[in-house]
Amino acid sequence: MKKGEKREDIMLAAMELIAERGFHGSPMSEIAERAGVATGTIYHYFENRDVLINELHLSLEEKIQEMLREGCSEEQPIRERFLFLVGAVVRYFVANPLHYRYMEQYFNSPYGVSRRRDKILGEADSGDVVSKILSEGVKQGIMKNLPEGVLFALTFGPLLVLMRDHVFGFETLDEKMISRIVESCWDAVRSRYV
Amino acid sequence: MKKGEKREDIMLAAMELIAERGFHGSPMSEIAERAGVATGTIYHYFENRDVLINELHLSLEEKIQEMLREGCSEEQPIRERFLFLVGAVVRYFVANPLHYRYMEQYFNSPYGVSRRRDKILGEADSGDVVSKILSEGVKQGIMKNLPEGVLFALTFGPLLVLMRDHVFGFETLDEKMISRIVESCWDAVRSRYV
Amino acid sequence: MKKGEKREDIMLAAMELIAERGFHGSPMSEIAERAGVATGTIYHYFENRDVLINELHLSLEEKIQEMLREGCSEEQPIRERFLFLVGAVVRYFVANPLHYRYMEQYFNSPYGVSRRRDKILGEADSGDVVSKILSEGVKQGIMKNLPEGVLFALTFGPLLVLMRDHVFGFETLDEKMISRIVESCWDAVRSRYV
Amino acid sequence: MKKGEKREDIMLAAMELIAERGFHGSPMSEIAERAGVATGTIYHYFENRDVLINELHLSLEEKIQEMLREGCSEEQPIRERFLFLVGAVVRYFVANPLHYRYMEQYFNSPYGVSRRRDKILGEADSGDVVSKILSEGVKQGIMKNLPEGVLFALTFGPLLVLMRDHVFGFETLDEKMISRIVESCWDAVRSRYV
DNA sequence: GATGAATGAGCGTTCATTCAT
DNA sequence: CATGAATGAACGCTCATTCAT
Repeated sequence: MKKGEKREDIMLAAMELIAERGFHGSPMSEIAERAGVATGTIYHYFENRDVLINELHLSLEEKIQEMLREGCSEEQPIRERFLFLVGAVVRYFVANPLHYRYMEQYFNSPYGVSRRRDKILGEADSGDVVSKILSEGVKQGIMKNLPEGVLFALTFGPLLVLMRDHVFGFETLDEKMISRIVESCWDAVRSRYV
Repeated sequence: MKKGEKREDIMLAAMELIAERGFHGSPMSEIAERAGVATGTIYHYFENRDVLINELHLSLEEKIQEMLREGCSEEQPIRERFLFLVGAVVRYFVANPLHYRYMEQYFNSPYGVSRRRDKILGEADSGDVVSKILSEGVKQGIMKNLPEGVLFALTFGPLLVLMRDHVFGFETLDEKMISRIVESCWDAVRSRYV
Repeated sequence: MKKGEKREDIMLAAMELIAERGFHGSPMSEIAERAGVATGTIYHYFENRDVLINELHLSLEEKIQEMLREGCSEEQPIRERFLFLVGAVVRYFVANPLHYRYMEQYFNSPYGVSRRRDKILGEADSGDVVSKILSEGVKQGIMKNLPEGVLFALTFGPLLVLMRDHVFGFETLDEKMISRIVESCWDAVRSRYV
Repeated sequence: MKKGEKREDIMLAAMELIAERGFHGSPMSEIAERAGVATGTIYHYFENRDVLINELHLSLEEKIQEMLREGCSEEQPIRERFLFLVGAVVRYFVANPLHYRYMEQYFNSPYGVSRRRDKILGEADSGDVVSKILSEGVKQGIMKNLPEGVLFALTFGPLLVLMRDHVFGFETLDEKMISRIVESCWDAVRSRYV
């Protein structure tokens, strides 16, 4: 077994379990079992439960940010970038429903709340592609002059709900539907008379 | 003490505690203490923890529905009804942050997921004012021709995110801001060329 | 079973176990088992392990102090009181070897150290019969003019060692021997030329 | 690195750690870390934890005995030898508080108890300078005719207590105080009418 | 009905020891 | 020889639930 592979196994096991059953339903003992290691082994790789969960979250966040940065040309007009970006997020989670489930659990927990506070109160995360588009859109007068947090909510709020419905099989998100939804989000943030 | 008053005390205590500290931080013993009853007493009124939590949710949901039904004249045009309704929901939660916190905890837990499944898969809840407006809006061609679940997400998704930011003090929702947000939600669901 | 009896059972079980095997060899689970209760039950009576151990110590200390106060007439001369007192302590522990073992474990542990600091740095414990005799002995010039801590060590230091030997069967402390030892302690603290 | 140097490193690390934090606060992993070796390496030099601890104790004891033997002329009268010896022990521990702390931890643990039993029940340790003085003192009628264990307790019991107070900063042992204490110990063991 | 003492499975975490490299 | 990743039993503690009073 390659080096570092066990660490990955543990993170994967934790992610799956938490996505499926939530934090409360994912004791260290089961994470270990699913990862195929002894309980104590987890503590070689992660100082404690909280650290494991936060690292897991960071790694997922980084993966998504990277995906978004890659496909996002800064030369296109705001609208096209917005549509691409939001669509990409939806498609990512549709393709990786476990990631979505995990993120949802994370943000709705003490972990996520403090993480969120860090982000909002701290300096703007310069690597955050979404922030960039929103602030630029406002500056150019293409988007409504609302606080970034509000624009963010108008953009991703619907997706959170729909993604959840999709993951649980209540709603089917095919390509066509995704396009229409993304367009609707655009309608919510764009300036009305431009 | 009137009959049923103890039952109310328990539900109130549970709601406050769960809103403040989440499910994990709200053991039965503390719920009992805050309600001023013995632990065992809870089990006279509620078969077990899950039942208590679900009943609590139902009662809250009913209260909100009632509030919406009351203020909602069916004679006004769709747009005005939509704006009123969505605004009412926001104002309700801004005025009752504990209810919001509770709802959020609830939906992000095994409880909420199964509840949601019940609702969507089961027969349409005829008392649901929101559903009515959405379906009527589509029928009249004033709203986009999207599945009700999608329209629901476009309407309430942003609110969920903003409410949370508001509750945690990241965003301030004053009257003016609420109006602009509600208008933006309307932009998301309304037909584009009408 | 009478009320409060379980609390006693737990304290007795803890005392015996700790005396026999030390703190490290006395997990809560075994204390519970020996007391004939479930593990969790201990936590109804004692907030946690530390509290149990400290309460146990306090109760033992109180018992000893009481015994000493009872038999100690303040009208006798210092020397007679000293001989009585020190003898009483020895006889108490010879009769209750478990108490001795417990005390020894206690004082040689983080618990005991902080307790000791409390006592020494805090105001003099007015109920402490030993302190009273020592300070009075110095004032009357009957004892050496040494700090109370030193006199205390000269008095009880030998007893600690001997008690341990006795408890482990290395030395036999019969009445005659006890008398001679107590006299020797008196020789250590008394003024030489009085 | 010289042969056997690693062994020394491990023993030194163990001694310091145990003196500072007790047995309980000194896991093998930390001993290894402080010694600059891998955990497993300890097990090349010591069969297991108990063996390490006992060897450590033996080596310390030997060091002290040696120190005492060196400075102790057998030609001086008993009293002078006694004063020198006991003073030397106190000064040694005042100068090496870590050794004292270690010894204290050791004797107050299952390790110490069995070691003590070995010593007392086994053949007399002919190299023990203290024993020699005590038995000679009794033979010459200069000391009280008490069992050696009792004389030992009268001599070293107070020191144990005072040393502890000193180490924790409750009592200050300067030269003058040491002399007076040693004299007092002598008072305890010497024949009264000689 | 109402109580709260009692239960015990389950949790996160530690650490002496082993063993493949 | 030396390493340190891996083990898993054991720990202190929590809490949903039961039941004698």
